Amino acid sequence: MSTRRRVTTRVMVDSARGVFMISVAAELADMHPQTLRMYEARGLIEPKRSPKGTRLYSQADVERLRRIQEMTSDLGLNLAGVERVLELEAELERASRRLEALERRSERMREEMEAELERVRRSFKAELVPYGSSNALVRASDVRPPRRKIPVERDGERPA
Amino acid sequence: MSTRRRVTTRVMVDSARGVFMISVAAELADMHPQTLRMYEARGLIEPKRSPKGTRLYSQADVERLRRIQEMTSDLGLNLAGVERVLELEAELERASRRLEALERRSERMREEMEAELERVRRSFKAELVPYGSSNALVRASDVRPPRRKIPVERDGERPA
DNA sequence: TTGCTCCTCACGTCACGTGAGGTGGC
DNA sequence: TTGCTCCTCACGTCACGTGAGGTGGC
Repeated sequence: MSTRRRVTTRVMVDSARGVFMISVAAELADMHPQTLRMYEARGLIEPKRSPKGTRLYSQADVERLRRIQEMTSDLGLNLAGVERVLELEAELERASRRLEALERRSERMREEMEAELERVRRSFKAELVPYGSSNALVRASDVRPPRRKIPVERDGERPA
Repeated sequence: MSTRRRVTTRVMVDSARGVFMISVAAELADMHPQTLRMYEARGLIEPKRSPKGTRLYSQADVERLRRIQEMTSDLGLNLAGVERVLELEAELERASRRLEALERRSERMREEMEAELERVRRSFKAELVPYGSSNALVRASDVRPPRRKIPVERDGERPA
C-alpha cells in the first residue's frame, strides 16, 4: 500500500464491438486518421458509427488496420493489392480449416471402421467354441471367458 | 486445291521451353518489351536465355505475363502486390490439391475397410457348414469347391 | 542497311498519404 | 475556448510504364 505502480489491466471486450474513436484507432494502428477515412472510402474497413456519426473502431478493425499497414509499409503493396491479398488469405484460411476438418473426419472414420471390424471378429469368435470331446458347439461364455482373436465358426447352428 | 485458306496449326511444345524472343513474347502478352525486362529485373519472371544472351520466353512465361497484366491493368495491383498474390495463389493451389488427394484417399480407405469387413464376415460364415444330419462340422471346401477368397480358419486343428 | 537484341537513363502519370481549411457538437 | 469530430480539396512523393539513346551481332 505504500508505493503505487502503474498496472496494466485488460478489459474483456467483444473484438467486433466499436470502441475506439478515430484518433485512438489511428494511434493504435500507427496511421494518420485521414488515412483511416480514406481506407473506409475505399471499402477496406468498415468501422461502426455512434448515433452522432462518429466512427467507432473495434479491436478486430485495429488488427485489420495493422495487417494493412504491414502490407503497405513493409511489403509495398498498394490498396488494390491489399484488397486482393486479404481475399486470398481468407480463402486460404477456409481451405486450411476444411483440410483439418477432413483429416479429423477421416481419422475418426478409420477408427470406427477398425472398431467395427474388431467387433465383428469378436462376435464370431467369442460366440461359439467346441465343448469337450463332442462335436457340439456351445456358447463360449458358458465355457470360459473369450481369449484373444480366435475366430470360430457357428454357421451350422443358425436356423437356415 | 484451287483456293488456299489460312490454316491455324498448333505445334506441341514443352510449355516450359524458351521459344519466344522478347518482341514476340511482349506482343503475345500485350506488353511493352521494356516492361518485360523490368519485370525480370524485379524477379517476377525468369525467361531462359539463348547462348548469345537473348531472352527466350516459354508458353508458361507468356501465361504468367498475362496473369500479371490482368492484375496490374484490370485490378490495379502494383508489382509488390502481384508478387504476393502469385505466392498466395500457388499456396492455395497446393492446399486445393492436398484437399482433393485427401478426399480421394479417404474414400479409397473407406471402400477398403468396407471390403475387409465384408471379407471377414464372409470368411466366418462360409468356412464351416453342418455336414449331413450330425453335429460334425467340416471344412466347407470338403463339401463343395471353395468360392472367392475364403480364408480358412483352423485354430482348433493346430497343434498347441 | 534494316531490324532485332542488349543495356541505362529519364520523364510523365497516377495512386496514395497527409496536410490544410472549414464545420459542428460535447 | 480547446480539442475532438465530420467533410473536401490539394499537393508531394513514389512506383511504374515507356520512350529515347547508344551498342552489337545476325
